[in-house]
Amino acid sequence: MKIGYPCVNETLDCSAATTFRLASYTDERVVTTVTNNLACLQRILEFNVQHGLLFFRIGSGIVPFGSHAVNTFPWQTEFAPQFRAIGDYIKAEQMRISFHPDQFVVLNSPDPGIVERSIAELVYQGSMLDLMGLDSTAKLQIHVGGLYGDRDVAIERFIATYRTLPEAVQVRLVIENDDRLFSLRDCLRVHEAVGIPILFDNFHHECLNHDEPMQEALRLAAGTWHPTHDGVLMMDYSSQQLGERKGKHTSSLVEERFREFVTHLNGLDVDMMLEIKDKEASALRAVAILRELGLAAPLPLSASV
DNA sequence: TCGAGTCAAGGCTAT
DNA sequence: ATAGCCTTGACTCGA
Repeated sequence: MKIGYPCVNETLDCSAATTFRLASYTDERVVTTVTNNLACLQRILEFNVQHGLLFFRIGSGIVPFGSHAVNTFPWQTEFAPQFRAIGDYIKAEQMRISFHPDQFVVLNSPDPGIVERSIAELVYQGSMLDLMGLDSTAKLQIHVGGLYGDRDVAIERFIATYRTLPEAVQVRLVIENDDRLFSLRDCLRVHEAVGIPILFDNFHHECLNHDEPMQEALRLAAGTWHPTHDGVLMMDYSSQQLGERKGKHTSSLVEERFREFVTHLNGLDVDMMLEIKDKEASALRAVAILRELGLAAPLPLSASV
């Protein structure tokens, strides 16, 4: 089991998400920004290895305007060596990597322009995985999209669009059950049509479900991942912040809830992304708990905790 | 130097 | 019809 956290490291004094405004776009700023972001990404990955965190979600903004028409700079070739070096490090340390394109990526939109921009963003993020030399067990995770008043039509439109995607995107794309619109059961319908794996979010499942017990939901989601092509089930873990709106993530790991959740795994191997506000701090607590339970590998000898 | 407003992109829900 | 929310950091400008 690999444990991770998304995008941002709060311990280090660098950011892999520096950017700038569209209005101030220049090729030179792309160069300086990507250089800075990749250098910071490498530092974050090294921090993670030293602390036994072998799953990481890379932020969408490594290359500013990476899928926008304004950016015609050939960053794919100019930064090929840097991407390759990071990919080599990831493979050497056997880390798992994901991207989570944000809410603007909507493959089932009825607006062709939105679909076109969404595909461009997936191609951009997938091409970073290609440049790193990572295989199809590194994933791009998105939601099914909008309802537009008709669930069946919305799902059919997702399926139709999925079939038109470039293969490099198809082999890496996974869908995540969300907390308001498309449940695990809806995602399973999409999976049955096109074979896409389902990234399981335990908290979303608590918010929106059809009475599938957690252990059963995990089993269903895990069954959508091909062991060699896709790797073990990726999941997002979070829990409800008490006293807040339903769906609000906790600010830090609630240890008792986490221990309870782990019992539902019942031996299932997963790679777990902790979607918790305090990032690596909670991820480290999770690793400690799993280690105590014998479910996570001990720290490497080189680790400095 | 610091605080406030704003930033490429979407869609749902409450009012 | 329209504002607010999701979720979030970082840029940018003006004081």
